[in-house]
Amino acid sequence: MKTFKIPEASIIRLSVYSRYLYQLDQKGVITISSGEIAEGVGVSPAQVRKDLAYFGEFGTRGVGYNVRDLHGHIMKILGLNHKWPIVIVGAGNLGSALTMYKGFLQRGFEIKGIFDSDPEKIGTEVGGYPVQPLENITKVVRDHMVEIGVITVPAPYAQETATMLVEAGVNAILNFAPRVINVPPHIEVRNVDLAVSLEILTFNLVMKRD
Amino acid sequence: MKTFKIPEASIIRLSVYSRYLYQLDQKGVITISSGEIAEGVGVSPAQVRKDLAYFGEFGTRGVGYNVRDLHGHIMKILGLNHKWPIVIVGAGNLGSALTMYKGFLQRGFEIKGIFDSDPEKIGTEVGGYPVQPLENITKVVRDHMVEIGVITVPAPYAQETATMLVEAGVNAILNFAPRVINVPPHIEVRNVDLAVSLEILTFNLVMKRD
DNA sequence: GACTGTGAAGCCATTCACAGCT
DNA sequence: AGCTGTGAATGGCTTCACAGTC
Repeated sequence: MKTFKIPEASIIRLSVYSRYLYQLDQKGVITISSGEIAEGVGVSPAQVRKDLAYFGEFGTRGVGYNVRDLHGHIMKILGLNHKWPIVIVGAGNLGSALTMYKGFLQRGFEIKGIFDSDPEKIGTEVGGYPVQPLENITKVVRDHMVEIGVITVPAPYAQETATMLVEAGVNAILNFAPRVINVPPHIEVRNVDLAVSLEILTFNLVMKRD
Repeated sequence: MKTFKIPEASIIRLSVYSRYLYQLDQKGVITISSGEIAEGVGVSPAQVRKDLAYFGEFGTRGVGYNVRDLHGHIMKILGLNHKWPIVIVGAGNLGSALTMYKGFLQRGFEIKGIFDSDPEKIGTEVGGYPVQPLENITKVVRDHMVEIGVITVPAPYAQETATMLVEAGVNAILNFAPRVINVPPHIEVRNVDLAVSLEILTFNLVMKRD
């Protein structure tokens, strides 16, 4: 396969395009141009074409793209043509919210277990899933071939949770704890810090005042 | 102040440095070098120095940086030397989780109101805050000089919510709805799509297989 | 005529390497 | 000697502009 280096920014945009295309498909739109996609998601037409060009030729010159086909192609590129089992560690507010969040299921992510260290929480239900003790992680990960673990524990426990997930056998981690975690190089990690996003806004607001 | 164009990536890193420095300060560390910061957060030493150089000279050649001072400087750069009142629109799972999330408060964000359109939810309490009807947004935003609004409504309502927030008078929006929103150019917007982060992971996992 | 696909150009961010302090 | 601060070089992403196709 063409394992050229693809900008991460392109992947983020592809994910955005896919949602927009799905929306259009639902509305019954059949064909769309790169310019219209660009307009709809706020990027340049050339950018849209370039992002797609990394993966093939999906359009027809003089015409544009078939909405449903292109959506299908992008979903396949993102690996979303099949389900992805995931586990969530940390049954606090954020972990619970993610467990109940419909958006994940819609995109093909299936929660196979939610875990917490707090004995008070274990056994309680979150979004229909029983909160399990950390000891169960390895078994659940193996039984359901889980490749992705989500960390929503408090920052001080982020590292040990990451280590635990790696030992259990996941290949990728989505870390919501505001702390850098160290994992072996073959493990994919993405950090989502909710406060960071707010801080970019405050920075921009402060900058503008001058 | 040198208002040259500063890469957004630098701002994200500054936010990360600030957390790391706070951690070090708590542990009693007095001085640190760019190399040690780099090591701690997973970037290059030159990157750390360059990021800081956009805003001034905070270190001492031959020595390094004073941990507490540098933390203070970065917090000021990010505009976090004072409190930021915010409002949250959408009292679903995510909105509730954010309202109860301690991380925001710790960084100086104070929730001045949470709003929802669902009559069933209005009046109920979320993290000690009563859920209010959308009609109250304008009053709350004006009374508390709120500049930042957070959108956690379902995707189809994202645009109207954004419009409402802008009319109420906010200058910045953090949008968690997986939909592109259109606002006047003077309004700062950041989109956080939780599924996008997972999809970058799945893309990378799929890529690796070949 | 319209729109895609793409090499080339332009632009921006990161890394390098060293001068400048302490 | 050690580490910062920074101009210069590098590398990578985005935009441009046009050839290719329907």
